[in-house]
Amino acid sequence: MATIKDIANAAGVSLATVSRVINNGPKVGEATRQRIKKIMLEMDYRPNANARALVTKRSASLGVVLAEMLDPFFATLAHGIETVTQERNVQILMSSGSIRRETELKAIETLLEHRVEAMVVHSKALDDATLIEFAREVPGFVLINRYIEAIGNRCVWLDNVAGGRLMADTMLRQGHRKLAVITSRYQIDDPAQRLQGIREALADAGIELPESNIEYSTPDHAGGESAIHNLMARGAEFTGVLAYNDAMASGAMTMLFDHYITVPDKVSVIGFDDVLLAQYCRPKLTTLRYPIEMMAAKAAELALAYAEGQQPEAGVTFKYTPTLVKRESVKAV
Amino acid sequence: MATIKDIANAAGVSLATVSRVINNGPKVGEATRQRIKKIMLEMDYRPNANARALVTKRSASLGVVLAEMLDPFFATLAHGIETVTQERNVQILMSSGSIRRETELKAIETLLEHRVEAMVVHSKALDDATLIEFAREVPGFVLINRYIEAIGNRCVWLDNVAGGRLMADTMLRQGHRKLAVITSRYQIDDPAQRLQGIREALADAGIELPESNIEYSTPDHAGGESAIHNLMARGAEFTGVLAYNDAMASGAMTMLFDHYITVPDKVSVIGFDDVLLAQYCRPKLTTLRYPIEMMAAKAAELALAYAEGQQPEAGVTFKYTPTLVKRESVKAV
DNA sequence: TTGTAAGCGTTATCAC
DNA sequence: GTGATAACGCTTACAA
Repeated sequence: MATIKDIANAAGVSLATVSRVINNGPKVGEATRQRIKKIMLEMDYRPNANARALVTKRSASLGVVLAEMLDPFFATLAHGIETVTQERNVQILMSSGSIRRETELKAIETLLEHRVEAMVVHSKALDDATLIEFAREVPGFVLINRYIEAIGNRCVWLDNVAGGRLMADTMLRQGHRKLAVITSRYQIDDPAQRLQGIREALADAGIELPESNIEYSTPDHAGGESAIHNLMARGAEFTGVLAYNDAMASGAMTMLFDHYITVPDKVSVIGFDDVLLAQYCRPKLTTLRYPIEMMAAKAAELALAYAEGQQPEAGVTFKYTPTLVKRESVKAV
Repeated sequence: MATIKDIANAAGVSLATVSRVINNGPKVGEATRQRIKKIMLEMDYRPNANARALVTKRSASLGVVLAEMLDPFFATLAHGIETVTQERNVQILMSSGSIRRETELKAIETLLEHRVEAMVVHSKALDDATLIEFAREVPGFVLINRYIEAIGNRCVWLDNVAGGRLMADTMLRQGHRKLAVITSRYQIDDPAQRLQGIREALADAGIELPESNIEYSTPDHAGGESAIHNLMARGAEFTGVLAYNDAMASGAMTMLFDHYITVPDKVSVIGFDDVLLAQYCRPKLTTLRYPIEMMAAKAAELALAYAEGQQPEAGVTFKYTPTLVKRESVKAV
């Protein structure tokens, strides 16, 4: 592949001049500029980004660490990030952490070896201390979907507790008193926080949530099915189901349907996330909207801004709140 | 950030020795090796991938150009690629072409500037000639979901014509004679090829497919709804619907449901892709499985192998064939 | 087993 | 306006 030197030789000028043309630098005669440009095109020259990064110490690239590629969220999150990188001509280096501590660590390290300027990390497996350490070391380090107080100004996150409250309040407002919760069995923050929010709202209303009305399962369709199955097997009573996410909610509806329990007439169901599925399933799912694309774009902007030297304000954080999307799966009792 | 020189100084050895340790090179005393490793850890040294790529002319990175990030399908594609890159310690640089010629071109060019060794491209907007040119220039250039004869050994693709035939045959075998097709309005290969396959199978069976029983719409849920809506508005008669993808099929079922036409009792519906949605919707969707994850992994392997110097065999190509997944949405008439 | 030094493709600081 | 030339951080013959 042609180098800047080849171009210089072909044009009978020095490296410096070619470099100036490449970077639209000043002080180049219009004639030479055009001539060099033509030659670059002919030899289809492409500047070597590695060489450039080496000397400038800037790479015009953003590292992204996804918790899990298969997550339905992946596409939306990635798209949110890309809206901002594309307009700034920033390249995305992407890895998935596969929700394993070691892999996540490896992903971040590799990105750092590539000297990405900024980094958006969706970490589910790394502990706070490690993340704080990275944040201190890398100016453009931003976390998404996670809040760590010590580095709150590097966090773009969803208020899951408020989300939990909102789910519960929605049911309460429709007169439901006997609720069941089907949530993720994985020991990560989100499910715990949502459950906490639910408990708070119910406590405020003086309503009890028996432990036996909570089922922990895999956070997908099958998990929703088995959760309802188990709940019914043990004779739990409920008129409303609060699901950890839309997939579980949809699984729950499937299983209820199989037991001839119609939604929302006999039982109401509320989901979380508002992924496409929520609009497709029958009845259409009432759920909470998780503005992930907006949040991802925000995270990318933030990461890039910090990388460019903008100082994170102290005491600030980027908290988003889920909102209710009313569809058909919740009905007054 | 510490450089190799800093480490050498701290250890009182030369750059070369440190480099040997980094690369697990031979001929380094065990004592020095351990000492240097310890120092690297202490100074948390990270080799600069750019510098290394510059001198070795190899980057241990794979470029991926997605046609469109938002498609749920592409999470699976990305995951397939990652299964192979992760085990080989290869970094993924990802871009989306947004189905625009200019953007796709830009994405490929940028990846080339980063000197990725290999490249998996899902191009929907670029013409054959351009793609052939890139393939000639870049050894590790592989296309996914597209077949170009001149570079067949660089193509990992699905036999859409066979897919179309299979859809039609499935309906025919169940006794359906009046079929409707709802397909994508975008002028890309896939829908055209599937339609061709459908037409071939019907022609073989001596069955007619009136133009008025074909609807072109957006390839998503809403498109499926409106397609059925239009079909019914113009009084088209059919007992079976062949959809371009699962999203459209699901939209079709929704709209049929709204018209009190039960699936599959009154009308059968078959989809394409077998995304998660197909298992979630009611009735569960009978569809064709698109082995995208396997194909993506294959494409990545191929790209990496070619990049390492393996010679593409002439006359070979990597064609995959969709298979039928029977669920509940197709019934004998 | 270790060190020296050339060079990878750029940019940037000087001179001219 | 243009041209030398010294970095940038690393690998790799070739010496020692």
